[in-house]
Amino acid sequence: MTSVKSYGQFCPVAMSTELLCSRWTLLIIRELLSGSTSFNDIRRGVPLISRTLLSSRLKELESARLLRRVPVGSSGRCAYRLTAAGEGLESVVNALGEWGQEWIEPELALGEVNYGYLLWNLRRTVRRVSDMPRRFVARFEFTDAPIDNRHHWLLFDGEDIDICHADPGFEVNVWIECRLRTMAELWMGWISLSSALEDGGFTIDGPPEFIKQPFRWLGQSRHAGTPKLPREARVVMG
Amino acid sequence: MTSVKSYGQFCPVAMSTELLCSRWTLLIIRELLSGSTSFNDIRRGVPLISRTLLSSRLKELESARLLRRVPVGSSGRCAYRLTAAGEGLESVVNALGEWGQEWIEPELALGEVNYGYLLWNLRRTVRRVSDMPRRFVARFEFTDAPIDNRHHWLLFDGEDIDICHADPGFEVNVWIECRLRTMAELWMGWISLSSALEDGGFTIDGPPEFIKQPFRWLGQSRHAGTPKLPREARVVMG
DNA sequence: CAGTATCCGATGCGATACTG
DNA sequence: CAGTATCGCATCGGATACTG
Repeated sequence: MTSVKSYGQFCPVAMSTELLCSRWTLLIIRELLSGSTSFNDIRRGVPLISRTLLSSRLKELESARLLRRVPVGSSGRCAYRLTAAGEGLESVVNALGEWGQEWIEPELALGEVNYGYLLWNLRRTVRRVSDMPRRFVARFEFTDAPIDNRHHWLLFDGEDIDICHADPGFEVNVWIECRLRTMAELWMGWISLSSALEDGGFTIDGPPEFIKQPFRWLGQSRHAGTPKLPREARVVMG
Repeated sequence: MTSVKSYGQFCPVAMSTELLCSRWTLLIIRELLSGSTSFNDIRRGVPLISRTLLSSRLKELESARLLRRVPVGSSGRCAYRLTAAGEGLESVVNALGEWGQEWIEPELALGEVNYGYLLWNLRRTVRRVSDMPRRFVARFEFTDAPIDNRHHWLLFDGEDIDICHADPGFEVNVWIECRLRTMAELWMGWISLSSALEDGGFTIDGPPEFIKQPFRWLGQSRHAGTPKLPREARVVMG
């Protein structure tokens, strides 16, 4: 908790926020809800948290009984799994996500998109589609990423789907080139594909069955279907 | 915010928590959602916040456009009213409340019930019922409250309903005597009236039409209908 | 890889005093 | 009543180094 002193209220909203509303806590729970179980997978979804703090938050959540540590293998590895109470937080996380999608002006967040975090999100929604060859490679060029991290590859190989930060060496099926923020805006449903193509600096090349409706295999955020409300009504951050 | 650095994520959950999950913020919003508009009414619902911090939180919420300050009268008074975006947070506050009601072990919070806060909550749900005389007085004796604050009166007088901390002098219709935590547990729906009467040290006296089903005029928390889950599955605070 | 220990600077926040 | 200004310290959390 932010402070050692409690809110002193028996109201369930007060008790819930006292447990949940410390920095990073709900993002860690979001990661666990979306299926991550290892320390480093959680970090991929919450890249700016320090290891020290993640470790401490996980301990807090364990002692509150929101998650339990399950030993895996014999090497001290363990998996973090939500308890039933933790799973119950899906409604809270969904409500926060829906509200944010509708009301928050995202301009600030779009100014500093982290490529690792963007790709980790893409990885979560990409899916094999029926007319895809056994091996399928999409190559991303993020024109505004740090010079050594502009190119990334999404590799479908049989059952496996991997994000590669170095050229896997296979023939490329689809080329995508855009700014980090444009890819984020598309994935979040904040701009349409047609507007990105027209004036968003977004280019996509490859066979028509994969570039006409790229979201078919790329997927989108679970909130992409919820439209943002008009700019003048939005909440601003910072 | 707890820290000056942002989460660096375009995820709506991350943006929402960044705006909302600082200490007290969601409780202030809960108060505004439940109808308080003045500085001191908000404080009655959030009694442990300092004036300094409440003032600063209100400014943050205003600059984020979650609320606006509306001048009232000519004396510099103003009312705090949620914007449409702020009203939209009802779903978030409800989700937090429902989850807390189901999953949190409230024992810790029941150890330190604040009488002012308890009565402020009661005041919000009491209602005149049809067979009530024009003037109706209920007297509360909280056996474990600080010695000078044991007795309180709930006064229905025509259209007005007031909580009095000093004897208003009228004839009393209903007498209630119990511990602060018992009143809180009843109002929250955590114990039943019959168990409170049997072994909760709760006594109520007066005409049968007002003491058989006291919640008819006392009301209960909006979450009282949601049952708590079994103790062994609950989340613990502190 | 999967964390833990320690240090220390930043800041959040309560207390107190003051104002219109 | 309805706040604001200032001060000081507790604690939060990031950086760094270390361990099995």
